[in-house]
Amino acid sequence: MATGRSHRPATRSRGIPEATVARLPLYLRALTALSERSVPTVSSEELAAAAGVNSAKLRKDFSYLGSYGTRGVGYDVEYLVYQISRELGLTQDWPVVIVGIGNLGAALANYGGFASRGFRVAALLDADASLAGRLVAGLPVRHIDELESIVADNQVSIGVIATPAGAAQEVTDRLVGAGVTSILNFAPTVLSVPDGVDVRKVDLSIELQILAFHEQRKAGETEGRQEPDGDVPAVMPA
Amino acid sequence: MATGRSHRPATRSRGIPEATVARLPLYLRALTALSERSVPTVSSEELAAAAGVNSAKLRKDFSYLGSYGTRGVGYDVEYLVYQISRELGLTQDWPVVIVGIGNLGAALANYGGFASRGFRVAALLDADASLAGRLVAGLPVRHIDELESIVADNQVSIGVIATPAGAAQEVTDRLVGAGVTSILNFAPTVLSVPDGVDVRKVDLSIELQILAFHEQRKAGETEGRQEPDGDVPAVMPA
DNA sequence: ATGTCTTTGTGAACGCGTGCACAAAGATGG
DNA sequence: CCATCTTTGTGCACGCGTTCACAAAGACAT
Ligand SMILES: NC(=O)c1ccc[n+]([C@@H]2O[C@H](COP(=O)([O-])OP(=O)(O)OC[C@H]3O[C@@H](n4cnc5c(N)ncnc54)[C@H](O)[C@@H]3O)[C@@H](O)[C@H]2O)c1
Ligand SMILES: NC(=O)c1ccc[n+]([C@@H]2O[C@H](COP(=O)([O-])OP(=O)(O)OC[C@H]3O[C@@H](n4cnc5c(N)ncnc54)[C@H](O)[C@@H]3O)[C@@H](O)[C@H]2O)c1
Repeated sequence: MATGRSHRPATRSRGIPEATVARLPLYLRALTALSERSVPTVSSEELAAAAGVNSAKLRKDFSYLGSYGTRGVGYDVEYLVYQISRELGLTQDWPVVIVGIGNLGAALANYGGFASRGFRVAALLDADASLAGRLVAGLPVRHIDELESIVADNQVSIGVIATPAGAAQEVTDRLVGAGVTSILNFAPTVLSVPDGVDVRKVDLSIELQILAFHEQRKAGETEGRQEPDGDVPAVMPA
Repeated sequence: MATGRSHRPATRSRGIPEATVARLPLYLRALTALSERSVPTVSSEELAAAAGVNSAKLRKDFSYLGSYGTRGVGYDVEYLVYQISRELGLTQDWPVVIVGIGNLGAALANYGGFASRGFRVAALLDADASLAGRLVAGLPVRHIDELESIVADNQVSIGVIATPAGAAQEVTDRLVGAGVTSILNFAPTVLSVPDGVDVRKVDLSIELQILAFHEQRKAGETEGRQEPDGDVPAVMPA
């Protein structure tokens, strides 16, 4: 079992780097897979390979959580799953509302990855009255006018926006007004929110454009470079 | 200084920083909106506000592309749209295949943001034979066995994966084998690919977990006390 | 116990990204 | 042509994130 040695890192508990936070879910996924195969312990090298990161980086990431490894052995899988889950706040229930039940919103509602962690879809909302009452993924679509009461009644703090871009800011304002403090935005718009509200965006179009950039560079390198120059900076009139 | 000839010029020659590349699509979107309103020029301050970034950062980003601004005036909107489009490779056509036409794949196929830039859906592929021939977003779903010939015939270099996690690596291997060199992965798995192949991932579950982390921190702070430096309002695993 | 072997935890160096602050470029007006 | 005003382009400093490399912690065998 876990060594259970209460060796606190004293003056550090807070201030986990953002980059580390973004990788914790990755480690958690790999660890969950190991757990399901009843693997008792794992080394930083093995786990890093499974998560697709550098092993030193992984060890440093874990060091921010405390010293949960055993030298010469590795990390206790179950214990680490618990520690990371707790750190990410997945040991509690997070009600979520999805706004905009079109193509994407419906797909999100059907996504199993929601419930697998502590996330629970509290409601599906749409402005289209003709959708109201219709079942999507077993849940009835409710009208957007119910937003405020639903958020309040369910203590929803996370909202997912899957409306057209033009409606995203308005929906955001209503969500924030109702008490939501974290937003995941799929609409291609820059949202403005007050301090204290977190926004993360998922933008397919941007991802594709980044891929295209690198793709173009690859193509340019393989064929004879037709670029007019190498690395000379522009014009420097003296 | 140093001799400057080290064996590590990887991404330096033409050297637009990766962080800059990731923001160019954002600028492009804001500029396109201005262009549609027939705005002739824009200052770095205005454009930065529209894109939600710092104006100095924006100017530095543009400086990597060359000097396209006019001091005292700003940037010519149309010209900048063209320059960024060219830099991102959007002046050419990028055929894309989507693999896995389930809930998410169908939503992606219906997404208008594809065609709006240079991206064209060359084919929709799925392993489910009963889907073959069915029209999704006006395109017939083709069987996964046609992958290799479709990729070759259409010179597809970008693939989008929307299959279950278990099938993602196998699909990746086939895509890469057929000649695809850029992959956008929606399945929650770490993909391994040979050098020269770019992979970007979109992972809803990870985004939610990151939001949950910050959400938990906010909740802990408001209950406990405003903390000037480091120590924690102990989170007890009860 | 002692020695050997494995693997963690982290100090330190380095590179990248960010934002300030300002000189210079150029427009505009007299 | 000169003065003034606006806005760009960038040098610089700073902080964050990554990676290397290794001392030390602990398991395990003898
Ligand atoms: N489909 C994709 O794969 C995809 C990918 C990336 C981004 N997006 C973005 O996600 C968003 C949704 O895409 P989609 O394909 O599902 O569009 P969609 O048109 O199918 O669905 C949009 C839904 O939002 C609802 N809606 C409109 N205004 C609303 C409002 N004010 N309040 C509540 N609901 C409102 C509509 O009734 C509709 O049901 C768009 O912004 C799109 O650009 C979609
Ligand atoms: N639905 C979402 O909002 C969402 C969000 C995030 C991530 N994801 C991920 O995206 C993927 C797809 O999600 P979904 O909800 O559309 O699932 P889905 O089950 O509705 O669709 C999966 C499709 O992939 C096809 N498929 C299975 N194996 C295949 C193979 N070897 N080759 C080609 N096609 C194959 C299936 O026939 C099916 O049509 C999953 O990995 C899911 O975890 C989905």
